[in-house]
Amino acid sequence: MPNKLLVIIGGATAVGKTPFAIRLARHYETDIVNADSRQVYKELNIGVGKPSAEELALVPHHLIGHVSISTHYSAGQYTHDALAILEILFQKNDIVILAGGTGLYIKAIMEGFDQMPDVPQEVNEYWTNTWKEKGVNELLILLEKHDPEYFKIVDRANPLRLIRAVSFIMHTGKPFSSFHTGQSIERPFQVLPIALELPRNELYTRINLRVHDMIAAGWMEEAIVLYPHKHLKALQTVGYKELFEVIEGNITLEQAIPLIQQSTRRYAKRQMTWFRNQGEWVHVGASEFDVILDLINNAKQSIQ
RNA sequence: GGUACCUUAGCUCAGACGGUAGAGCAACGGACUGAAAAUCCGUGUGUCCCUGGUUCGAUUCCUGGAGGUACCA
Repeated sequence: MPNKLLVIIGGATAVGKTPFAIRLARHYETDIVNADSRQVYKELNIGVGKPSAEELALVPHHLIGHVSISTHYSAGQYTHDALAILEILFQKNDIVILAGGTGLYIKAIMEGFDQMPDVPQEVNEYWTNTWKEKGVNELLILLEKHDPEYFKIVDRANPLRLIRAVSFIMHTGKPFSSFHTGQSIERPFQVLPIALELPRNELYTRINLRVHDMIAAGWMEEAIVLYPHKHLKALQTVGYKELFEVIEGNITLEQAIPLIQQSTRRYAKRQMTWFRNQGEWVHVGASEFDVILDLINNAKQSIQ
């Protein structure tokens, strides 16, 4: 199916991806696949900007709320799930929309994601504890010894990267780098990656307002329900962290709001860095629907 | 009204026998193949409140002013 087109709608948080994707999907009478690492969880709703029930009813959505926060979900699992659903959707549609702000997830779909053996969670926890107790040095020594190749290129100050590599090596007995092919994979569809953009001050204003809207919509109540699970990786998430501080009495809700706005802005900034520098994104103003229709129509013609 | 202290980066504040200044946070830039809304790295952006004086040279010392804080009235 070479004449299939995956239209990807990326961009920073609060830029307006959700309504945009819905409008596109209705225009082309197709489905939306989520590419947001936090909207995949069924327990996370208000704080992650999940589409409303009304919005979800307008267009069939996939990979939204399909896993629980208690399961270990990752980019690898996401890639697997997304490719499976795309295969099904492309059987009945020539165009499918992929929308979300998680750059790595999208990159994995666009360029491929090397197949690797799973590493059990306990192994990961063991080396996480090693790092907590002894620091990165212990991990660096192991890495240099068992995978000098990766040792050369890894960010040696980044504990998460080191823990991942050492866990993998110690569990599989093979160098982590030996699984990195660095080759792009041919997908059975064409890709049109569009990054929605807004002037920074406009985006920041939207973020600030949206935090207030989320609080008004009952985000605090959602956080209270989730509080017992605050240690889960799914809950290492902008906003929830700050609301848990409120629950613990360390700060007031009034103090938490500017902090949430701030960490959301920083998150948006990291996303903008990603979409600027990772991959060939077409940058389009967030209100330029017609420009995108043209882009899609051109892409359709070129693959026919 | 009087006395004392303060005024330096977006914020909180250091500092220099007089040679145009630096920390934390913020901000900005960047990296990123299984936690990615995570994690990590880099960068000081400045009428040193204003004015006059002393000086080769003043943000630093002195005069006068403005604003602030505290206490006394």
